[in-house]
Amino acid sequence: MAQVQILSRNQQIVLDIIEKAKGPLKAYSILFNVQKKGINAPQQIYRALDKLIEMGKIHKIESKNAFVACRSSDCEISKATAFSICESCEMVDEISDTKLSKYLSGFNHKKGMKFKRFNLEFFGICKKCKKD
Amino acid sequence: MAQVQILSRNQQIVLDIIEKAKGPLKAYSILFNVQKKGINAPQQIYRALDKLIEMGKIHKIESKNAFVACRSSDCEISKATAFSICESCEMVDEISDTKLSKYLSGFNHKKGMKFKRFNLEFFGICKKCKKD
DNA sequence: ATAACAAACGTTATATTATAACACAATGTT
DNA sequence: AACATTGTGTTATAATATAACGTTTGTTAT
Ligand SMILES: [Zn+2]
Ligand SMILES: [Zn+2]
Ligand SMILES: [Zn+2]
Ligand SMILES: [Zn+2]
Repeated sequence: MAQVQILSRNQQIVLDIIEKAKGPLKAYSILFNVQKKGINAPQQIYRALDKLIEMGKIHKIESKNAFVACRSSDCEISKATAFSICESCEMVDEISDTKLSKYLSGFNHKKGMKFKRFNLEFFGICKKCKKD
Repeated sequence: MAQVQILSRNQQIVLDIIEKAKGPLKAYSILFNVQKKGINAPQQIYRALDKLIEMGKIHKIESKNAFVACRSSDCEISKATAFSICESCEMVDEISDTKLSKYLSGFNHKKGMKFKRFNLEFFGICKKCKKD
């Protein structure tokens, strides 16, 4: 039974912006977008981002220092994330593939290290950009 | 027949430092380490890093904004990289697993995007840290 | 060898991303 | 009430990365 997460004011504001966005958003671009709502400082953004990531509501695209809303219900609270990234238009798509996720979650390092979490980023040119 | 890459002076200096290091190095820590050799500006470091990455001599650990030397001869010039990262001691180990690499290189997005490159980062606690 | 080009260099300045530190308010627990 | 926990607002600063400019060095072609 999934507990409904109650978000704080700032967390909700930041999440709303990220969910409405078509692509990944950078922290400072979020900041500029919420200054009309009384949020003035980077700290306020980064604090909200940190919590939203913990909750699995958003993910950080490490190669871009940008943030996207989680669209897949089964990504196990950010323990197993995979993205497809277009190097031309910057589009990011969360990959929700049970086989891939299981394969990687079960992968064990030869040197005996047990993994708790992984992040996978694929790069290429998306269909839309190929046409151009 | 693998062409022997000739590195420029700055590229060689930066690569030497990264190869000697036990773990991932940050750009500015490299900079501080080479100031005695007459390199004074971040640009000089970042330019060398960019070229070394292109050549596949080093890799960037995106989640840490840090750089490691490539230890695996078959990582296809940074087209297919995988790392194991200890969240306690920050150790990074390049994963060289043919099956994993083949599996991911052959992975195709449902939405028809063809991938050219991927980067995978696993996180956990390494053997050494578990003992403590 | 010399002209033309490309790659690397050095330098200054600036942009971008992220955290430290402190005081206060709201909320929940014992 | 006392206490811990979480969130807030604010100022300042740290850490990461790039822009722009002119010079130097190395390579290639004639
Ligand atoms: Zn997700
Ligand atoms: Zn695209
Ligand atoms: Zn490698
Ligand atoms: Zn460790």
